[in-house]
Amino acid sequence: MNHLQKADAATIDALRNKGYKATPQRIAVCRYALTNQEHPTAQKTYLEVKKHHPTISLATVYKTLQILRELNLVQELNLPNSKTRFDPNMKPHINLICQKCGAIQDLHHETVGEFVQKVTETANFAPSGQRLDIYGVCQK
Amino acid sequence: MNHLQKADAATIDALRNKGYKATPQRIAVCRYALTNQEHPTAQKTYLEVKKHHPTISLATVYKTLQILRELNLVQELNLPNSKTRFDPNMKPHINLICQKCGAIQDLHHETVGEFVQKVTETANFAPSGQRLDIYGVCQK
DNA sequence: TTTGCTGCAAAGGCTTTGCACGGAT
DNA sequence: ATCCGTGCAAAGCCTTTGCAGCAAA
Repeated sequence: MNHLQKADAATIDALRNKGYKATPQRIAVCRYALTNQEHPTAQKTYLEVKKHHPTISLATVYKTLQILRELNLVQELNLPNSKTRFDPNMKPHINLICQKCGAIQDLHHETVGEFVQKVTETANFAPSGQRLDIYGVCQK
Repeated sequence: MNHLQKADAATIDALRNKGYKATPQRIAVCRYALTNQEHPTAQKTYLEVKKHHPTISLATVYKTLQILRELNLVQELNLPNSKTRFDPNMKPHINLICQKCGAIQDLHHETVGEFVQKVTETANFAPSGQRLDIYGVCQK
């Protein structure tokens, strides 16, 4: 079993565990959304999946992305003045958002967890998740 | 000149500096949006301003909020599964977002700037702003 | 057979835009 | 007299929903 098949198998399990059927359309959307690192929009996901699955509808893409959110496999990135994008990286990380080219780069840094804990403990706030975006200009 | 009048005077200056007229409607929207700490939505802003300004329209509120963004006096907080809210706090800070009651509390912490600088310097990324949201449950 | 999914079209919700009237300079 | 802003209504855009036909278990 190769890499892709393993990932698909994990997707199928995740869907079935929650009572969802693992249809070809859903597997295709999941494959794209969970492996693409460019934080695609729903529309982009639709267009890409459509290449291999010409009959798929935008509605199905939206529904599947909603399932992925429910399964905690992707998170929505709502951004000002631009479209919502989807991020399959569910570990605590920082999004470096380039205001020139629109790219979003994930940045893992060992101090993120520690930072979140430090700033919340004095505020009497129980953290359960975070979203850390830094705007600026990337190397390009 | 009292506190409120000072704030209004600053608003009027800011508007005129960019060539906008300081109309009563704009001043009213600015007064509410720049002083309210609860990160109101556009709709909430409209309803509140309407109390003292019954003829104002939602369109005018949206237009004024857009001007405030352009003047860098408020920022939009786009949140998943809820309406866009507006934050007059333009200093680097953390938003503590309560998933129970929906409240958003600003948290200033002296390590924010240092944290942003530390994580970006290794990534060859020139930061110009940030948005740090921590989700969880507040004391209530 | 029963249940759930797809894909189309329509509806929804928030935000923006067009435009005529009115106010200010 | 000119310019800009307001407020209404309409349009736009992204996303969700309803539903008939279809596929899978």
